[in-house]
Amino acid sequence: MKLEILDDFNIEKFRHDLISWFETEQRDLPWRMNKDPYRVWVSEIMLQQTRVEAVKPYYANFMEKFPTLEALANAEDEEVLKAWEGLGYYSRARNLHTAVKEVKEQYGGKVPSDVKQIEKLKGVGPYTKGAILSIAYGIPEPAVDGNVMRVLSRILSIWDDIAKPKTRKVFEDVVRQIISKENPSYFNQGLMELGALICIPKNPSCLLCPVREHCRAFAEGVQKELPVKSKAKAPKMVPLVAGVLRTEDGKYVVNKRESTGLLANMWEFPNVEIGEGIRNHKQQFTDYMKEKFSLSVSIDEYAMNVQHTFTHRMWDIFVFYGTVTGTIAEADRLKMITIQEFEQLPISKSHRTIFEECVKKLQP
DNA sequence: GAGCCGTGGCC
DNA sequence: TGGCCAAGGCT
Repeated sequence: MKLEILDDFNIEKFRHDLISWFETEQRDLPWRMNKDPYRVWVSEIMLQQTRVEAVKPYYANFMEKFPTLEALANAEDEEVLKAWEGLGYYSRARNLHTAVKEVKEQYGGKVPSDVKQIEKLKGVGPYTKGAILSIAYGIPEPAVDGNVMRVLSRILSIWDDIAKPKTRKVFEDVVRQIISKENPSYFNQGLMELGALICIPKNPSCLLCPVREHCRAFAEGVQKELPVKSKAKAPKMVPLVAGVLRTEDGKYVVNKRESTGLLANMWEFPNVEIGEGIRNHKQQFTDYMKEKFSLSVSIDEYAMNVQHTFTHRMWDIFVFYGTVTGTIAEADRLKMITIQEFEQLPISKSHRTIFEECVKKLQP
């Protein structure tokens, strides 16, 4: 079932040109030190939707703390989340931890090289599956990410909208036809490296491109029109009111978020979404603390406003200083702790901002 | 399929 | 400055 789109495409020479270029020009990255499947796995999870430069320090720290699959499997959840703090998409950390424990128990600690087994692991989707299999085990599976779709859409002049999920299958079909069976690792990595260094989203460096002679978009001068990618929806504004609450003995009230959803299991200052049409933020906050935690809160003063934009949501947080007088009922997710203890917990970016401002102000 | 899920850097 | 972008996966 040869694809029509590959008519007149010199597959053999394309493979050769791509792999030769990758052999000489690839970056020296920490996760390319060897082909240890565990190290490859961790790097692929961290690199999801995340830049190489952002990953580097986290990867080094993570490998120091959890050098082996066994070490990660034996770690505490909160320790793993703390190592992920600031990297974003925190379900990646939870899923990786879950999957590693499963590999330890089900597969004797060896990352499976079987397609059916590896794709069942939490957090391992079509891309990561192909990346691990090809890079760690030399198995010719497609690893189609954003880079690969951009590069191949230009080279083969494919005008499908890459923002649509089903478009990935189009590219997987293409890769199955053209991937090198001799060196699938360098073929897949070569496509991604090309996308990162040469065939970049804006103003691609076509004159430096090792596979320029194969590129249909370059031949027709339309490389800047590809790939086609429809725009994402604008983030929705979500106003919140939060309290930095001190106890009589100088501790602070902190809350652990729910175990699923946004910033799952991360710690923050207690806060509540401001209801539609409600004007008295302070009142709503004290009511919330009373109803949900049976805590009597008195607000001292307005502290600051913090904005934070996620992919699909924008927080607008009104922060107040206050004090609590009651005692906390036995609730896992609410604690009174010192500044030093809070520092040790996984905290999201926006609440770390609040935290650091408050330390400046309250602990001179 | 569409919506949800973070953060930092670039121009 | 703000929109866009980055080695996706889950529900």
